[in-house]
Amino acid sequence: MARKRRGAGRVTLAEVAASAGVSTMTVSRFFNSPDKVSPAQRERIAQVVAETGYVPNQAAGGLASAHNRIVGMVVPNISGPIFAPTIQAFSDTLGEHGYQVLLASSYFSAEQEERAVRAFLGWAPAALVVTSHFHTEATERMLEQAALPVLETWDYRPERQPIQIGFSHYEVGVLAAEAVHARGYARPAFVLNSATGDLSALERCQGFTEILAQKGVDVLVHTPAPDLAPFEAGEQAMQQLHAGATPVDLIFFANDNLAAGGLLAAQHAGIRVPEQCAVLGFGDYPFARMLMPRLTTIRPPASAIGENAARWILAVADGQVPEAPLERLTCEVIVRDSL
Amino acid sequence: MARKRRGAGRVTLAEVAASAGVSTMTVSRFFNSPDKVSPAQRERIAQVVAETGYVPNQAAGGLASAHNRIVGMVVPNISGPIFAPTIQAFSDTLGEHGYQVLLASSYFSAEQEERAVRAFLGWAPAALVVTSHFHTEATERMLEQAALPVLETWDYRPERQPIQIGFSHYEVGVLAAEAVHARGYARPAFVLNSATGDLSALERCQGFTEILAQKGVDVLVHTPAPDLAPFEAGEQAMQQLHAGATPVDLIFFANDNLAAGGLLAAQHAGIRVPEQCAVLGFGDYPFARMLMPRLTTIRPPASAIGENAARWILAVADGQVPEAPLERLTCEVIVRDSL
DNA sequence: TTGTAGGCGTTATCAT
DNA sequence: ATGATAACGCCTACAA
Repeated sequence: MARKRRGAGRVTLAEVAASAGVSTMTVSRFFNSPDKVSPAQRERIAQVVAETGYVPNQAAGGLASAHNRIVGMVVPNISGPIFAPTIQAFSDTLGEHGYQVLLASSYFSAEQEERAVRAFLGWAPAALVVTSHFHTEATERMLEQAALPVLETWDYRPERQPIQIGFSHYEVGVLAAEAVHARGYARPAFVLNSATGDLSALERCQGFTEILAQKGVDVLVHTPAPDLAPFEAGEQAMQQLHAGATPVDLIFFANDNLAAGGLLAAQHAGIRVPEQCAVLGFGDYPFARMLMPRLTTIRPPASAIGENAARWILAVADGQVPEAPLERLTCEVIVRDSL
Repeated sequence: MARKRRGAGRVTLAEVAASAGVSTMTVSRFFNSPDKVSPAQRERIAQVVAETGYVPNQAAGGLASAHNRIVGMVVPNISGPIFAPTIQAFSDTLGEHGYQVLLASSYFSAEQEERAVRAFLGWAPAALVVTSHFHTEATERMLEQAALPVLETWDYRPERQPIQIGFSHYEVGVLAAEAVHARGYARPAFVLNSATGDLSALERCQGFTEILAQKGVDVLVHTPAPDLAPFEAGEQAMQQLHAGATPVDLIFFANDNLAAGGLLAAQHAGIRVPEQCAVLGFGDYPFARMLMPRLTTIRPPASAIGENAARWILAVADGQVPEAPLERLTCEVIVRDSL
């Protein structure tokens, strides 16, 4: 094992202190409350720090002070276009304040999330951010025991305890239902996400179908083959929903990836969008406006979620008690050409 | 009041040891080398751990052992479609082995990168991953001094010292030049990235223009207004390159976002793609195949870079000396309809 | 197989 | 304003 022996190489606080002819505490103060160090010492220390390239060891500092400038974030995935802006805003905002972000993906699996949470807990983070409210029991227990701020993002359910920063997926369904009903569509369909475990999509579906049912409109719910790539799932859905004798006249896809597949399949099948079949997406992914026809979709507050979560954590770390423990954000229908 | 100020609340190794009636070392071994603990003790400890929900403190462990299971990664951005697959693969591969990833964005700024590297160094990571070979002097010095494995990704220059996992951007330009020349285009153009600081795009441009110059073909290089959104930059580029008397017959865009803008502008302006003006992108972003016409582009090994970087780090942590310190990967031209 | 002693690099606390 | 000392939670080294 090429394992380093202890303390190999790195400059330490003690060494800086010795070089500067002061105690370790003075150097420590130089970093954490410079105003409590006399200007003369300050200059002397600054010089030694510059010469040696000393960087304080955060792990040691955190151990001693029980205050780690690190937070964990679990998202369903990093590489999709949905959560990326949240991660970006979260990481940037916290980074500006000297905090570091630990990242992990759950792939919509509560078990993977549990593993990630357990791993994060080992770092004694200042806070933990998770996505949605679907956790394993073990996760719930760990989070409770850990006694650290937990933020649930991309969701909003007033009845839940943890801090929430997001929106109601059910309300998104309602929003869509109203837009659809106002335009007089008679045979709408909802296409679920091919990624199994996306329970939030189910909530959108529920809101959509329930409200339309109240208005006397039945929604055809289509479930793609499990774990089909979303684009292909969208294509197949469009084909299948137009194979029968009474084709649908609108499809609300669980996300824009599916919708893009649907749009392309329509083009190939000669189905005119939106005349013959309108298409509504969810996510407002960057490519939505580049498709033909341009995709009408619902835009979630992705960046705002990340930034607000970060600000909440910073406020708490700063000793403040943010006035709004539940933060409800809203989605917006972006009307383009497909609906 | 004997209120604890320091280790508020968390269960510690010592407490677990006391409850199980063993020494702290036995509990430590229970986690790090279970086979060295007798089955009887193992069971006893496992029970206490389960009851208390104890999770080892990684920071303390790292401090004591000088072996942190944490690595830092700096990418230009998280939310774009380019680096996301690299981050995803990197994080997933390391996560499977109990490592955590610290993430930060540089936005193509060497100064931001420097800040991120300095912050990471404070955590004494097992390794550091950066993007490309453009760093400030201070960064280079820090990395040298820190004496930890540094991986440069998304780039490959045989003459450089650090571990590299990526490809030559100049070669990408060569690849494109050959594809373009073989098809007989006479008035090609290159559109640079609107994001200032994307020096790798310049290298692609260089390879493209130099090789075509050798074949007697001049390349018109177009520089978008700085920091214009890429999609709009692409639109403007397409318009401007067709405004003159002698329009170009092919545009190689610095990335697929720009190319998508170009494609749409062409459609609006009635420019037929590829007959009147062919379009070549870079990145093979997920939406490339959803555009009309489907975008011909160059696919970089984004996921492979992340996974290989992770595997390299794991191998080194395991005491192995990977045989290939420089790992050259290749890009591929994905021929669709726009070229 | 198990335990003891000491230290990893930093900060809280209490003196001066 | 500065310093001495004792933690923080864990692991290496060595001993039994």
